[in-house]
Amino acid sequence: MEAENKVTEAAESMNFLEKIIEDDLAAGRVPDGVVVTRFPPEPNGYLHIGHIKSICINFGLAQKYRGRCHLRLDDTNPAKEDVEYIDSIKRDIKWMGFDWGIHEYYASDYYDQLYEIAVRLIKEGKAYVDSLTPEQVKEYRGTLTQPGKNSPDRERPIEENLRLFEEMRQGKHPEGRYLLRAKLDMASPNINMRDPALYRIKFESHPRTGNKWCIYPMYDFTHPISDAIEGITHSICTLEFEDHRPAYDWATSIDGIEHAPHQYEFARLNINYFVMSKRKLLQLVKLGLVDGWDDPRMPTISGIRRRGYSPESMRDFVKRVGVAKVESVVDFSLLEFCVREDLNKRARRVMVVLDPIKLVIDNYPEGKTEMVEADNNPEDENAGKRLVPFSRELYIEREDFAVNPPKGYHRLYIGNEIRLKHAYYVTATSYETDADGNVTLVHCTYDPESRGGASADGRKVKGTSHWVSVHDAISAEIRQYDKLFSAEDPGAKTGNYLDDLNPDSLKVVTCAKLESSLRDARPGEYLQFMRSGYYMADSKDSRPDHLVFNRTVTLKDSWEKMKQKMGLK
RNA sequence: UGGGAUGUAGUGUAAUGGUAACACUGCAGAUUCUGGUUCUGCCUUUGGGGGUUCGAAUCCCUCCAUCCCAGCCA
Repeated sequence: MEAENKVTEAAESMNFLEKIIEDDLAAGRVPDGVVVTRFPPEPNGYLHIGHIKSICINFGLAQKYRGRCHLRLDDTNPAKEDVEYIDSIKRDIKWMGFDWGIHEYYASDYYDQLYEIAVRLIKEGKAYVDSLTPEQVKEYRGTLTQPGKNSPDRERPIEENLRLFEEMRQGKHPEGRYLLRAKLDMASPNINMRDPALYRIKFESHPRTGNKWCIYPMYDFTHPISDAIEGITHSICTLEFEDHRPAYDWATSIDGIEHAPHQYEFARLNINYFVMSKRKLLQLVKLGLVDGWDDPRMPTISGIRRRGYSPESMRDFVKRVGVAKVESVVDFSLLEFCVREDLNKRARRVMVVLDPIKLVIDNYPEGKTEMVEADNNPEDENAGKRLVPFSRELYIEREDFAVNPPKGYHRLYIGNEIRLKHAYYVTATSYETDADGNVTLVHCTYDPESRGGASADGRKVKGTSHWVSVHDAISAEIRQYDKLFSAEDPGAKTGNYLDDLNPDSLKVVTCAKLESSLRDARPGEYLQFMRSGYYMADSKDSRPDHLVFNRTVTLKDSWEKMKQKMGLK
């Protein structure tokens, strides 16, 4: 009940985009009252957590106002784009739980219309074919502080422009020879308005249009017109496009374009200890520093999925981050909080001993195995129970026994009684060590009256350990991931983000002992290894005969601090 | 040094002229068959300076800081 109230309260607080939409709706500025947004990725790479924010905003807004959100692949640069990316983008959006229905569009769908509009602009004297070289174009553009100057071709006769543009389309001119430009204002303080390029020549085969075109429209021309064609009401993008808004408004006000959508900008998502730029992510992959785009340490959606983050937790994260225009850096701990909060409710609890030592119960019958009942999830009464084999010889966590227990240590030590989770109370009696003095085995006795983990006389113990029966244990490879970078802002100090790579971002545990129910673990199932963290079987490498688990996130760990206080570390 | 934007606890986000708040983090404590969860409490905030006003995070002026823009990328 209380949780519901909180949600309601949070929903009452609107972000600036919601305010704009509600104002527009109230003022009747939205045709038929149907809000139409779009998510427009360029298919030139894998989607990452930054895109998750955009996906949630665009699809979320459409959902909230009962409108629709289009998926539009912004495929106007065939040199950089690939179908491989289109497939991954669609898969990732679906995984996030959003659906564009029939509204799957491509900027390339509009090439014919775009071409016609360009021709019309030429006819109206509003666009011209420029023969300046790329270097000259740059030179003529001026600088941030100095105005540009007009190209000598700016006053080229309309007929000649028409002929040249047609020849460009027919492939009669090499790349870079000509450029179709809008005739705006070379002296504009906004560089984007200094006669922006509309079309460039590119002899590049397109994934969808093949070799039909050898001229391709530029973003500033394509995007606003695509929005207009699709009837987008609110075109939402990131802050760096603010300077392009005048160009956007120019394009949507071209004669003959009926519908004039508006562009709004929000701050992109930044998270400390992460790099988000496609260039850097690509470099990490190419240098082999990670195991591909879907490495569980990568901030890509495919990496996040493989690591075991849930889409629900990602949506919650975006909601908590909020939407604003301030450039900000969200704390990684918020992400982890959201993941833990969601997984706590749904992850099946299992017992896994990561760093085992043997525990022998001297007064427990040899050769006997009994099944103890264990909750699958104490947070979910519908999760049911399972039976776990218990016997005389068990594995427990090395950390759960101390020869010289410091004050505050309430795990196993000689003379101390603890509970074996779901099973019995045991009291340590002696231990054995190897030549180096490392504990190899602990002897204990158990209280047969404490079956199920509670004693008949009601006495309490302070510690509870998880365990795995030696005879029934299975093995697996466990990959414990940590931050990929050890600096909040990778590269801030040295200028090279690779200098801040965390050398310990992956630790592989091979000696772990797992309860036998994990034999059937499959990718997609959320697991909690009790007292350790959340884990998921690896979708790439885990096989029935060689199980591999990825650590999604550790449990919140106050034990680490405790250890420091006690001088154990 | 042109243009565009943005400054609210450590972090993120609310409050649009009327008692500055929520979440995360951190720190205490309680509960607990996970040193998890849950619960309670605490810490810390309007970039600076002026002005308008009974009253300013909010309006005005000014200064400062930060981010974005000079692709035939998106």
